[in-house]
Amino acid sequence: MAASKDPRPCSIADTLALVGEKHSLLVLREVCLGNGRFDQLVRNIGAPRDILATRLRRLVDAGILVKQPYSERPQRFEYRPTQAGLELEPVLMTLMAWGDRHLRGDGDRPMVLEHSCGQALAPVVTCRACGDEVRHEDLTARPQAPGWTVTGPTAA
Amino acid sequence: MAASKDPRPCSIADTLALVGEKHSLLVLREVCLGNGRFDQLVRNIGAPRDILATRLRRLVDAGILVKQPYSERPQRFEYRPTQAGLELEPVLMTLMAWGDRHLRGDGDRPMVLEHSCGQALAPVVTCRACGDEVRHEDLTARPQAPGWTVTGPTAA
DNA sequence: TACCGTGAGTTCGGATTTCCTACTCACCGG
DNA sequence: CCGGTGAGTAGGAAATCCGAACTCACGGTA
Repeated sequence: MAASKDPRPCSIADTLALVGEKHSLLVLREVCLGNGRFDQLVRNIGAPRDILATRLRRLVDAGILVKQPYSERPQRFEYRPTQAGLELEPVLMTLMAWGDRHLRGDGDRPMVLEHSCGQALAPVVTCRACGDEVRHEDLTARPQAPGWTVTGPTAA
Repeated sequence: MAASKDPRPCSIADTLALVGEKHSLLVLREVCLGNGRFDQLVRNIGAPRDILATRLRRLVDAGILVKQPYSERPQRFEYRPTQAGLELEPVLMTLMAWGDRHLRGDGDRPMVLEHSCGQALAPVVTCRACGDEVRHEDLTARPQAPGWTVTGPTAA
């Protein structure tokens, strides 16, 4: 059997089709950090300039970034996150937390996010409805399209 | 200036180096859903078999998945998430929530995750220390390595 | 026994992407 | 006039990805 031509319909896949290409999420990281200029992005991300240009176009088209002039004469631009872009920050936070936890010995975190409460941020995903921390065992997947089953009873 | 050879040290980048290749997070999605067999993965993800084989090896090496036999004679395997793999689920949840919100008109969500509280899951990222929902403006980035500044005052 | 089907991959050549280096173009400051 | 900066584009080599076909071990069935 070949790779199916119509895989499971899924918002994860759709989102990754927009921001899952190499470097895209790092662009978003820098832009959220306030480093939105082209050469800053090149330096801080380490991506070739041409891919960066391609990624930026795509992210702007998708409404995740906007390209704003910060100086006329000479024309200079800066990329900034839109509201939709900012709403992707939780993805970055959870990725960073995972990397800090699993890829590094403690004490060598390359960056700490400080929350307004004064503590270093440890992000926790909770349920909007009940407020509890979400754990794998507490989830049941309900595919809405026919034919797309899920095998595990405690599926997520 | 060329693409810098030493970009910003960052756990987001490190994590993406492991799970950011094409299809990797979809593998994790299926495995978390309980669909851990090779041909299920091929069908549900829509990736070529050889790439899937490569991704699976990499994810197993990284300790995100384990390859477990579910039948001797004939030998048959199933991939399952490790604890570390399960800890990546928040990334999937936030990606899915974003896609549902921004890429689809309401009412056509391809999958709903039901939380044990009985409601459809709407994931919210909160601060472990104070419990509040984390918002962009409440974060301050503190790079730990020298030279890696952040320009915005309200950087995240 | 012969044959077909399934699970779990591997192999192959070709199509895409990415990468790297260099180049452009517009402007500014001295 | 000269060098530097910001924001890219151009071109070819290198790495990845893709689709289809092939393997191999087994199990069922007729």
